Amino acid sequence: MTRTTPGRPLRADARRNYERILAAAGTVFAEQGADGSLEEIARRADVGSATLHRHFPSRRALLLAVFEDGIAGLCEQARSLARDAAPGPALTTWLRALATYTVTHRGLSLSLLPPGPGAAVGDDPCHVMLHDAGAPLLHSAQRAGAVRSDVVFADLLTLVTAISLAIEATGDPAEAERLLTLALNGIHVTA
Amino acid sequence: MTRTTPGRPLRADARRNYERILAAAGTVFAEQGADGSLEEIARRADVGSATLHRHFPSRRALLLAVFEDGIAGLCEQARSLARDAAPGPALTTWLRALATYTVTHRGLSLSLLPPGPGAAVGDDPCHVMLHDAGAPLLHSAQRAGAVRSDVVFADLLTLVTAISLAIEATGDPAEAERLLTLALNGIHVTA
DNA sequence: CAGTCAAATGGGGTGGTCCTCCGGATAGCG
DNA sequence: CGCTATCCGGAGGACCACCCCATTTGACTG
Repeated sequence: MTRTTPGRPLRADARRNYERILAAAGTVFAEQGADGSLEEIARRADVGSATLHRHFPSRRALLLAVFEDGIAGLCEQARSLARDAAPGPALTTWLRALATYTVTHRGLSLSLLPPGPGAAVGDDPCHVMLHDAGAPLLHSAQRAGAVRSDVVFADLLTLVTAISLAIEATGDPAEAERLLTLALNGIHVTA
Repeated sequence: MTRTTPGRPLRADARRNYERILAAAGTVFAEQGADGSLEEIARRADVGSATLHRHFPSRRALLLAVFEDGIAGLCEQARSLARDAAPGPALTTWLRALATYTVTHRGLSLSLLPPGPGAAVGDDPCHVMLHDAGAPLLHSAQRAGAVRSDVVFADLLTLVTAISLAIEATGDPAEAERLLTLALNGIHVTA
């Protein structure tokens, strides 16, 4: 794990700093949320702020790099659920896992939201990964008749993210469970 | 309308500045979202930044003041729906109106979220107003058997707010409609 | 083992933010 | 008209994101 990949061929010291920054960012984001101070991150990583900005041109880039491993794990879980579980439960189990992860990792929900107004769906790798892993779960649940056919994967991602975002602001994880249950209830076929 | 009420007895110049700030804040928040620059607001209101901070001790206070009128309107609408419409539709109609309003008023959704981790439910007047107006709609829908009995008003508020928050980030209002439909679908009795 | 050079660094500067202090202006009263 | 509590806003402190560029350093070559 933690095989976080920089852009490409990096000098040894550069790679060392890259990973220091990543580690520091992890703790700072956990402590202060997604808008923690970048300067503070650089300070804790014992690195000049210019170095941080060179490695991660935007706050978003840093956030994505920090959570890359976790996302990959969720994708793996999605694939194993697709193999081993019944279509309906597989989807809801995974969405719950996704929600749990985002709720317990401050700052992640913000970075899971689409980048900006004009951005296309597949713009950032993080979305693509989640989509590729999660969409099959949705589709087989729909084929099995467990989920409304007008639901799109992006809906689910945004819904889970939205709830996490709200919970992150209120600070009450128990509430996340209630809301997710309601929301998931809504995607099912009501026939 | 726009009878936005300051704390209480204010000197004429103070009231003038108060309203200038409110107006400027309205446009800046609309343009830049809830984290628009307070300094910029003061600048546009042609007022020293100290004056802004004296009238509105926190960003949140300013946001609430800006949207106070709109909230009041929504509350009024809730009461009239409670009188004139059938229990089930009254609730969903109102929630849709609430969503529409929050989605079209950047910055509002953030201020509708509970203030912080430790804050009690009735901490700020804005929540109290919405609760008092909206909760009756929920309760009669539940009494009529249209909505699950384990749903609480705070759930609905957070759900709508969460969706608006996410939409605000993505910038795609059409998506709000989809998500709200799913979420509202989830609150109904499926028995 | 040196010598070379592109790659990488980080101190310091710029321009922005939020927020507070306090000397000065003024509205509204008698 | 003059007095005073109220209100104002410039200046300044603490912080931040982001960039420039002189300096250092890793890695490759002879």
